[in-house]
Amino acid sequence: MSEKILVVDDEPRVVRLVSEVLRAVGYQVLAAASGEPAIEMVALEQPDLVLLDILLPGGLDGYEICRRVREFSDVAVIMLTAKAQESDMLRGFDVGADDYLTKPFSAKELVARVKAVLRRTQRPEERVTAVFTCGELEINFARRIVKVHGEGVSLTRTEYALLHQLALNANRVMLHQDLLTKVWGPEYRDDIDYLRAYIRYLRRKLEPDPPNPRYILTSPGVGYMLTCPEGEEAEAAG
Amino acid sequence: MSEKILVVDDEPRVVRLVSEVLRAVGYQVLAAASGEPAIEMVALEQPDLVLLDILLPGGLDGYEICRRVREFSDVAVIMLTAKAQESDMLRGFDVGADDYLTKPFSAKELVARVKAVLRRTQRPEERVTAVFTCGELEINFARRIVKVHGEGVSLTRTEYALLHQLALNANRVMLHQDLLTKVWGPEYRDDIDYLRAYIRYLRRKLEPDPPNPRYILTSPGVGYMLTCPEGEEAEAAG
DNA sequence: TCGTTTTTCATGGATTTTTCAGGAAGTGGG
DNA sequence: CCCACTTCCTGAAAAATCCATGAAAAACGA
Repeated sequence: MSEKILVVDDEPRVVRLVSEVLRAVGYQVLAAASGEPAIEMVALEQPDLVLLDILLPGGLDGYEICRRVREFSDVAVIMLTAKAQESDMLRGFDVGADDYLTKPFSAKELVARVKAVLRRTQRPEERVTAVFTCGELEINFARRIVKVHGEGVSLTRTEYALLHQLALNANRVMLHQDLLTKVWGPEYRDDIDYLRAYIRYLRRKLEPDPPNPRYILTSPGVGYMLTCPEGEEAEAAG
Repeated sequence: MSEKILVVDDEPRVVRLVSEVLRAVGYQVLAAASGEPAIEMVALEQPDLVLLDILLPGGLDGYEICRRVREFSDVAVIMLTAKAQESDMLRGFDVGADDYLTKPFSAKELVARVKAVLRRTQRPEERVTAVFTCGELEINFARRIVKVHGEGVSLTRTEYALLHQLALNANRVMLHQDLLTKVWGPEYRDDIDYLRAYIRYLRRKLEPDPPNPRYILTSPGVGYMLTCPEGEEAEAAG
């Protein structure tokens, strides 16, 4: 699950520093000191992201490496360099880099940008809808408005957060632990009473017949699921 | 083919400038001056990218807008602001921004970063759910839903866990001990009565004729096997 | 402060899991 | 063929767990 990152830099100090930072937040780190081995490693190890210095020993500089890598791989690339000239940066983007970070940079910024780029390249792009419809139930995510029978229903912050999670995973059983983690936070993973209470509140407000729920179904011992007739859940995509 | 970009800024001068630059390189540009209309436009117009100022009039600042937008949309977001503090930038990435650009910036850098982000977000990825099919039996691992004849069947936690194990090793005899170990834990390795009971429950719910099972076969003295006509066990990965 | 929202708890009833015993079917030895 | 032995299927019931619910205390927000 931990993403693999290749650090390409000829200064051992930089490599060590960057590696430590990335490992500390849970990434797996590889390193290369020049162009040829770097390209080889991208091919062999298939990292999820490459941190690429521009000034390197040997025949290949960072730009050339990036261009060559792009010929066979779509791996995410962040240029990491002391060259702060705008023309240098433009050239970096031009050869296909995803981001360009000039030294000196902080560890936090590095991690933030790595995360942002990986989020784009990694995620299987969830199908999110702006308006979710499901029978007589309608959720407008953009406006944070929920309607039943066309009538507005006011939900509290927690109620909405829970319904939101269920809607994002409609027609899929969501485990108790997942719901608790996403709505209340990881430390509430086992406090199932919260979940029960709020499922009850939601049913009271949304279901035509709360004791015999039609939308929010229980999967005993497992979790809850927001059901929706097949294909009827589509609306405006984001 | 031309991507749609929404510019959110309360200074008309900035909006005009940025719009001109983007239009000049072929993008379609929309604009909003504050939070509520911006969110609304993301929902209605579904732009490919949002350029978001942070300091805005009205109740919502750029961070809050980004957070709200992320609740229903995966649109690319670039924060575009005068706030150059590192903490501001980190906050931007934290609420889900793809890039963070501090004013003043050059037209060329803006275009380069917009392009880089769009290159990543535009890629259409098809998402396939992992489904196991076997004759009239269908197991959707992602949804944790089992169907027979297209009809949903509700399984208890243990029933599902057992079926899951059998499906993972379809057309292969699974030893009693292996099943017991994986479903109940290593300490239940020899309590074969659990297994018998649950094989029975599963057959009751899944088999057309439980006493003459067609899916879950017994290997006397050895274990059980979920059978599946050769090659018919379609299993698409996401 | 007051009203709302969130958290906590106890209860009864339903469901699920565990346990047990009877009986059928197959095997191999005498 | 009969018998002892093993393995399996089945039904049933005890034990444990889980859920919906009402209600009230605590925390929160205006």
